[in-house]
Amino acid sequence: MSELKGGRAAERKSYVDRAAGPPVYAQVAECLHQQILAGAYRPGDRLPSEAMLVASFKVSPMTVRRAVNLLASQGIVTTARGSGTFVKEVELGTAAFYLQDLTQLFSHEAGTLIKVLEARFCPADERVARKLAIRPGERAIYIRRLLLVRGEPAFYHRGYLVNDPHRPVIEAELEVTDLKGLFQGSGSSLIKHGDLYLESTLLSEDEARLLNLTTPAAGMVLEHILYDFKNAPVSWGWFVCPSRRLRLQTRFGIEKSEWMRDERVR
Amino acid sequence: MSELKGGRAAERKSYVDRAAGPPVYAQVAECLHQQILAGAYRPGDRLPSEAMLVASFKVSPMTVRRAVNLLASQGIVTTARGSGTFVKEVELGTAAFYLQDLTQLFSHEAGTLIKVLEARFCPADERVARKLAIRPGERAIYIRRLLLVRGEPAFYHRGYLVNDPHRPVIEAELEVTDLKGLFQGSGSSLIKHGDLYLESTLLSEDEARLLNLTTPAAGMVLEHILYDFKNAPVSWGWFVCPSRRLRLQTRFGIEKSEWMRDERVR
DNA sequence: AAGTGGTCTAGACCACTAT
DNA sequence: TAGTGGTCTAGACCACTTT
Repeated sequence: MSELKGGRAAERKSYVDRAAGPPVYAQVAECLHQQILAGAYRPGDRLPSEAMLVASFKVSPMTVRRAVNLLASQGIVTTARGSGTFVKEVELGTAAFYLQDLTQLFSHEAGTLIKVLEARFCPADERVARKLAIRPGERAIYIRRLLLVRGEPAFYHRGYLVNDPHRPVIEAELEVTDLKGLFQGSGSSLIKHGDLYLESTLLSEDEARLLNLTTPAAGMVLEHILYDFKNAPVSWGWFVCPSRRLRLQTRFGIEKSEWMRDERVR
Repeated sequence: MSELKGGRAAERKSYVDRAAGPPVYAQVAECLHQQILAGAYRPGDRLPSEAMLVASFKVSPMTVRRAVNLLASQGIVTTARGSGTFVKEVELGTAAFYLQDLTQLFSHEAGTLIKVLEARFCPADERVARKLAIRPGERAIYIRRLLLVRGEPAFYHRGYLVNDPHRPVIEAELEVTDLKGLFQGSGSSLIKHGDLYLESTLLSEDEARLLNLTTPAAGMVLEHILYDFKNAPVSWGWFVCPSRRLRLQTRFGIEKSEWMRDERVR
């Protein structure tokens, strides 16, 4: 009666606990997720219809709907109108690498030091002009910086800034080029969005020397173009770091995720 | 009356069109998103309260709620109970790189060819045994493959497979090690989840030779450990490719996104 | 025709924050 | 205390797929 499938399903929770902290829709979602984790529903299987879930969990249709939506937005199930809700096949292609590890580097006030190696005006060459959408020969700002983590050189950053007379250099320094702010998201309300590119590279002699490495050495390049609220490029630059500094990590497929820390469940 | 802010707001849509294709909650979300894009609400600003939105859009509270939820799940706004909904500050750390570009490589039946260089049993050494959670000396399967895209070597893959007697080698070949299936998500219902690691590397002589490169050369390594439904490791391996093969790309911040293609809007 | 997911309503109550 | 977001109900109607 209280069970979802036939009689032999081993459930952890049959009924939702309305007094408990987690909202009901999250409890329903977790219950379904647990059953998928346990293998009660395999990839490709169809879940009970929402009407069934409404009956077995004794909650309203909207609440079941939300639970299913949550699972769908987490990539655990897919829904097909008129036919049902199915456990998603495991796809490697859906995996995503996040930059949050990097963020922590900058939030650690303790051990991060930014050393400005060079900052000067320079006329934009063809390439810079194209990236910053200015005219070749127009004056831009060139900055080279070294990021030290606990005394050790970790990132080498070079970048060009548009020399906007309406945006004084001092402010530009503080806002546009404030790396900490950029990563943590406080400050820099100048920036509306940005494009990022990540690839591996063979470090140049200069880069290797600054990062205390011997050539040949491989590294990661994180290139960025930042745009202001008029969609005009403001900055073009790139971080270079040794391989071991940037090892991205992620998971894919059906994994146990800690609820209460996720998306809209709070 | 029909406007959201005061009198001078330049809106694209004041009223939702209930007859139109996109659901109402998506229209409301898009309307708000457009205003944010246009700079009517800047990062840190507070949006009108949900009660206000209910009144101005003339829709039910639940519908407004859903619209706000959608924006929140897309990282455009954050909500604070008791205080309001705010436009999110732009954070680089929230950026995510997806592997979907890779997927397309494999979906292109046209130009991809998988060449098995070697496949043999081998006793697990200390390292392999640890990764695959088997005993050192136990028999594993070692496979080396080369992926050719339009005749050109693009990925070099090496991996170890657990030699499970209950899972014949033939089947293992077809399912666990089927790279196409792995990326596209069809087949391989053996795999429950996996861990992925991405880093740059200096290619070895062997790797460079197989990929038609001259040393020194930099490349990317995509390491993977796959688990079955008993959470036991099934496979450990890594792809190596030249730098130019894997250039990850993404965007962050407030960007115009094509609705109707997103998350739960369909 | 029956069953499925998808949207939407018009309220209710709650927990929290600001004043 | 008034206003805010957050949850939940018990239905309704719709579009779609399957039988």
